[in-house]
Amino acid sequence: MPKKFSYSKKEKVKGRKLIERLFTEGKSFTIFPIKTFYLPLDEKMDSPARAGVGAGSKNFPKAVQRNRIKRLLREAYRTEKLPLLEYLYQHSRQVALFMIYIDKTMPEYSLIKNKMPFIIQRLIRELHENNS
RNA sequence: CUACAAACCCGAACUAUCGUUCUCCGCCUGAAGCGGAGGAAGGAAAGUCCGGACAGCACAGGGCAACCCACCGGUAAAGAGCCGGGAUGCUUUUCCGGUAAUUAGCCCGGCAAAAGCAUACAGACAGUGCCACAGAAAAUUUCUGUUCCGCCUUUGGCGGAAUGAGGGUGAAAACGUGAGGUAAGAGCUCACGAUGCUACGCAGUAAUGUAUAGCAUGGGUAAACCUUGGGUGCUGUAAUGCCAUGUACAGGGCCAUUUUGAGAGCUGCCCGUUCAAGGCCCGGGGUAGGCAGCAUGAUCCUGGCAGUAAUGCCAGGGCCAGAUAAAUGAUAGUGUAAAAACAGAAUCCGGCUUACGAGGUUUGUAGCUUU
RNA sequence: UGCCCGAUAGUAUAAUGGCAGUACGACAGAUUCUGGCUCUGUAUGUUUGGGUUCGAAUCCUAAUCGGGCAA
Repeated sequence: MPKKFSYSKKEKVKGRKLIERLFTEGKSFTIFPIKTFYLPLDEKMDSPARAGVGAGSKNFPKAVQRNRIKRLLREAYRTEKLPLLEYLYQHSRQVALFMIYIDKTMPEYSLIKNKMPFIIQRLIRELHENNS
């Protein structure tokens, strides 16, 4: 087992091909203000879950604002991802996911931190139903 | 002391826990992983407005076109940047002259001086065009008028000639003021000035300033065409080189095939020249990974020297982001008047422009207090 | 990241440097028992700042916003 709260290169969604597959073939759900795309994968990877974050440049034209949102999303995912990893290890599955901030105002960190457990639980539930 | 404006400087520190990226070292056959050490956004990283470096393609030669620049000298790799100087314009103050009933702070003028600000600042005496409305006239002019002559019956009217001063129009009106002169007038003449050209001196590297003489005086616009002088090959790091993977040498259309030659190169066009048997288009298919480019440079810091300055030279020391969905965050505390503003590298530099914060320094203006 | 275009009424689209039009729409009135059609009228404006010029939608320049291209 790697470190509990890490978020290194191995745990990020990498490559233009994988990202295009994720957005065209993957499924999605929304827990406001975050929309999540996910795609179960068959091939073996270094890490069972790979995640990416983003914010639209139409809502946030300044690069500083987009960087801020991406940092907050990464920080929340890093601290709250443990249940997802445990589920994936138990059932030996892999998944790629991408979270996009869709509101038009700058968020507080506490808001995103509170929403993140719900997103993880919803994702585990949907994966379980899809499997069975 | 307070407020405002301008210029320059600065762009918030530390500790703990968790976490990101790069480099080096160790464990390890190697990879992965773990541990340790170190580095990790800006003054504008922004806009992409100028200028380069670098790279690819092109490069016998001539002409045309297009685009850019424009007072002078310096600086620099270069520039529409910067520094210094000049000229012009505006404002303020002082001074001088004129006019007026007056010894004018007030009106008019000043190549008389100082300070401040601004200027895409070659040429309108090479040529062409344009200048609405108003006005007589917007560039070889004559509405009202003035004067003289002739005719008619006088107050006056008509015709001819001269004139460009006064009036009014306009953004702009035919060099300005005064005097002489004249029938009335006019640079028609003179005095003092203005502007331009030519000649010749002096000062200055030069722009330019200044003295003298002669000639001339019909406005504005070149960010209208243009003329003069100078300059510019095109494309941008998604450039470009290498490695790996993979496919379709399938199909359709047009033009040529040894001449009268389709077409290609000289990347804007023409001449000229070279090559020439295949060329162009539609449509379809494949790949879309890695390495280099890519972080030692017109570099940064300190000191000295040269120069009015921009800047340059010398010596010593330092290595200071390098990702590829894209790295600096979260929590708690110390501390502060305030965890503030504008804002995030993507090939790299020199400038310009725009955005912005709490202050600091200097200069100027205004107000208040004290002496 | 690099390069290149554009901006005129609510919409579409004109305008040699010289009074900013045209069509549709909007509003008001007339006509009609009411609405529509029709007729008459009105209000709307050059993205913003600075400059050249007597005068700028137009020329120059800086910004803002929008759009396009790129192995």
